[in-house]
Amino acid sequence: MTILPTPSRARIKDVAALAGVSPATASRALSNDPAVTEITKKRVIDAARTLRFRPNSLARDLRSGGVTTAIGYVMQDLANPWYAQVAAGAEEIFRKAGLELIVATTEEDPLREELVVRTMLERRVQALLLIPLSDDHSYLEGERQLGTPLIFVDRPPINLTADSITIDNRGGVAEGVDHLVNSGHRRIGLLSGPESLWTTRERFEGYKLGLKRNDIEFDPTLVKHSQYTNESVDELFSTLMSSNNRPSALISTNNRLTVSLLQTNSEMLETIAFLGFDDFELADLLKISVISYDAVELGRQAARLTLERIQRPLETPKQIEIKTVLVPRGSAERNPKNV
Amino acid sequence: MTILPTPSRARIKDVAALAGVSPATASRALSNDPAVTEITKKRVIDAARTLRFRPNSLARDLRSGGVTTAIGYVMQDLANPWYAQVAAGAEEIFRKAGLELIVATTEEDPLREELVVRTMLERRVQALLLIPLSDDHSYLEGERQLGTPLIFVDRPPINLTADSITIDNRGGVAEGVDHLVNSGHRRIGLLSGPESLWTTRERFEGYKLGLKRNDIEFDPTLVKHSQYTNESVDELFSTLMSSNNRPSALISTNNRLTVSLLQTNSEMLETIAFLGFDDFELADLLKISVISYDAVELGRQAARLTLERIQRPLETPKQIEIKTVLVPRGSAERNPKNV
DNA sequence: CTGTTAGCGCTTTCAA
DNA sequence: TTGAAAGCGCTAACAG
Repeated sequence: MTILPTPSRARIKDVAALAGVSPATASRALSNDPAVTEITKKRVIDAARTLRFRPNSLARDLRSGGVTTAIGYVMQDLANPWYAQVAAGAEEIFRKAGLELIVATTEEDPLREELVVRTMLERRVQALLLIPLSDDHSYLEGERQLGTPLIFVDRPPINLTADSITIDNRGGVAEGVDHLVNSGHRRIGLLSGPESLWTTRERFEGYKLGLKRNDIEFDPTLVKHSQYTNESVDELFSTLMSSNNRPSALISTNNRLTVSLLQTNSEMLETIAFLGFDDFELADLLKISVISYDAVELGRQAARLTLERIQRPLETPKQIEIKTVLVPRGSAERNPKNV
Repeated sequence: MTILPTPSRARIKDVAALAGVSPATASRALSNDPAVTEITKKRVIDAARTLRFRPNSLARDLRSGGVTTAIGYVMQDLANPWYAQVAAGAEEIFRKAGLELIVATTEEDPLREELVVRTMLERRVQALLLIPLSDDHSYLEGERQLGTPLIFVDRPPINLTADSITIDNRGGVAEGVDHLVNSGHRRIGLLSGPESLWTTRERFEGYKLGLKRNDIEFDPTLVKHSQYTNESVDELFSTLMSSNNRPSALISTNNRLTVSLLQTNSEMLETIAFLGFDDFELADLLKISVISYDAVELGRQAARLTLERIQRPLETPKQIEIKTVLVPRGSAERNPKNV
């Protein structure tokens, strides 16, 4: 009976020994250094294959300046298709640049953000993409000074100067109001997400802006803020629709609200003109008009901005704003009821 | 005019120097070693804060055995909600265990799989989750022998012994056939994904199994294989529906096909009984009956299996199979037309 | 073209 | 309770 040796990972000096060269030469051969003879190169590569050598990138990155090929991506929830699409777009660009994505979620908890970010920085990610949740990013000031590229996606940083890429929330909703007014609506309701979110507040501003430029007086009873549970959406919508002040058109400020509404109140939704912010799968089939932009493309652009900042760390941070597109599909093109 | 010093990252010896102790003591203090006085501990922690010290986990992990707290997760496409949900479930469990997720996509290219996996292994991930695409995993044999936990999700490994967690594809579809037969259907069509996919083949087997146990003869003209583009789905469906051999019921073997069908042929779809494999958002609203399972839960279970294997690396790999549930919502409960 | 030496930043003996 | 010294695996600087 033979005793099986516990298999263990080959190191570069094992490869070097088998090939009969020094570790330095082995290292050079494996990184395809032109200063190595083809013949020794082959010997080393064969030895590496025989020993199933896998270079240890921890050691490599530590030795060569401590910068890795990983990019940190911090967001709230991967199960939400929107976040996943942004991640997919970013991953696509980074992959082509030879960079990998480390993802972490904050689980909708602002306090977790700093924790998660810290872990990524300890891993020495080359850059950090952040869909921020916390309302104070001054904890990143030191990192900014060190030159780590910090890119804020969908929402801008607070108490920090950094690159950001956001949507034209105000313009999008204001345009939505215009669109509804063009169909004859004057009583336009707003079903809105939690006011703690920057995007929600911006979209609210866009709503008021739209009303104003169409000479419609702002009526607070037409605005409802939700906390994102199906129940609360249902309730808010019902209240809105049963009031004697019933709107003839409604804007919902994000796709989670829209989907919730569809799931709980799809029939009543057909009795008013409806416009949603954010596109979603099957919205076309359901003929839901939306204020739209491409989430995957947002991710790609965020990644491109990141690559740019990696190349030129000292340049002034950029603020990119993406325009929205109004996609009419029927739901927002209904005329007001004769009431 | 003062010259600003180029800011640079503090190392543990800087912290030690400021606190007036040795690097070893600083290290111990920061890892909360009970053998360090409270007073020196405080001095070190203060110094670390002052210098904004962030430990370098590359160095740490290298020194302490070369194992990181990262888990590799390789899949095809994050923009596909299904993959994202599985990732979300896995991330949730890993996060709670203090592990991070490194994600990479193979972009539907089997050859990229090995490349991407290699990168992760060089990063010394603690375990590897794989939604495999390639048809040969023998390249992982060496890694298996080294004891790296390898977990295959949704599809089993080929030419390799490893843990896997899959769906009961055969049972699910066979049960679907039973369900349709119970409503009186005998001519049941199958719209299927590419046969190169293991899940597609299994679901096809389940279809044949279902027919057989209901004494229905298999008719190959009722089966169409798609390559996943909207056009091909449209065409295949039209061919099927216009033949003089038109089925009275149809099963689609995955949610991408189902969504495609809905987008291109939703009206005609209402003229037959329809059952889809995989659930999807708004399927309830659209009253689409499905053979379902929880993708997020699949991810969670995969992660739990991973944690188990990390703890007991030498145990025999497990094969977990998740049962499906048939969710009737209307579309599959239509009776056959009188033709 | 190749080898020797040193050291990335950290933790872990071992000794005091 | 703390410090000195060694070394994780790799690569870069410097010789030769």
